Amino acid sequence: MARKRFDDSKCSVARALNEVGDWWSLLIVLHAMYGTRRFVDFQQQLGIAKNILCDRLAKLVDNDVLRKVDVGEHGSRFEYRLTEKGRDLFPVVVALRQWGDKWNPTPEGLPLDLRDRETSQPIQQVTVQSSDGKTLTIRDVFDYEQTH
Amino acid sequence: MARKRFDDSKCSVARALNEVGDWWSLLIVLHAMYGTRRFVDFQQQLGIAKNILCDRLAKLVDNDVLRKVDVGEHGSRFEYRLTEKGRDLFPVVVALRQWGDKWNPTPEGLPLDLRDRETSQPIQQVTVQSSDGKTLTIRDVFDYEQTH
DNA sequence: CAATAGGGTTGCTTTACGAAACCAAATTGA
DNA sequence: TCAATTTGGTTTCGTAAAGCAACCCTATTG
Repeated sequence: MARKRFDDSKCSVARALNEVGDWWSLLIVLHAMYGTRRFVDFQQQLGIAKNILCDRLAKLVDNDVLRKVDVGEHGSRFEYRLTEKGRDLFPVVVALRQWGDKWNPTPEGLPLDLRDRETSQPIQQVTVQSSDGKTLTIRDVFDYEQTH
Repeated sequence: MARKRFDDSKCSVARALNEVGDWWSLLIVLHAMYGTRRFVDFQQQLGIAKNILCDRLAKLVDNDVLRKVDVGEHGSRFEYRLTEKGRDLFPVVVALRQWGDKWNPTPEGLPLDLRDRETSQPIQQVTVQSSDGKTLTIRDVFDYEQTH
């Protein structure tokens, strides 16, 4: 039987994963955030096969995460730019990157943290916060208990 | 040729996706945060085939996201519990859920937001923040420009 | 002894993926 | 000016992997 799809799942995480939950899509979004816009640049930076890139870009455009913009003089030159929906994945990507840096650091061990370009200060760890700014754990939000 | 793997990628997002970037893994982690611990409960709640669940649980245990705990009197009763590494995915999951709620709301349209159980107040949107607490955009962190 | 939990195995279909061919528009260059 | 090449992207194809269903097996619970 076909792979299960989550388009109509009642779980919004499942629906989100349906759009950006495969191997390549979130990496494409990440590189779009780095500033990449052109097909060939995505291809070279990611080392992805052209047909797969083609497919993923089309799906991301379909899902309104990217926008395909004609930038050619007479057509046939395109750029893929993040929509607001795509830009809204910023916290997801940063949280994932911080998680990867913390738990799977490079063998070289350089932390290479992200910084606020204006102040050159490292950014904060992405956390879940209550309305008054306290950092929340799983226990505070879900009915989750950990008997260590 | 085989699917590309990112174990040794210099990009920590790629390495992270290598561990939790497939269709099922993050949903399993999510349900573990909801409180699910048992094989059959995961299977029924997710509607996942048993061998796939088996495989994913083993990989998550291998990657130290889950811990397999023997809770039987004489063995053969197990629970899968989040490790600290697994619990550390909390901001990722919440950010993804908020993104899904915002951009792919349920047809019924109920926001069904997350709340701090102690105060019953809705939690904040997960954001990327500077060291002094300002919310940062992509532009503030990456060399990203958007010509609208 | 029956039912349930926690898997493992087999068989089959669908998808993901890379390689490479293909193609139209743009550029080069003679 | 007109063939040759490059750029940007799509299509085709063969293979490897993902995925589901169904059956099996052991140990525990009741």
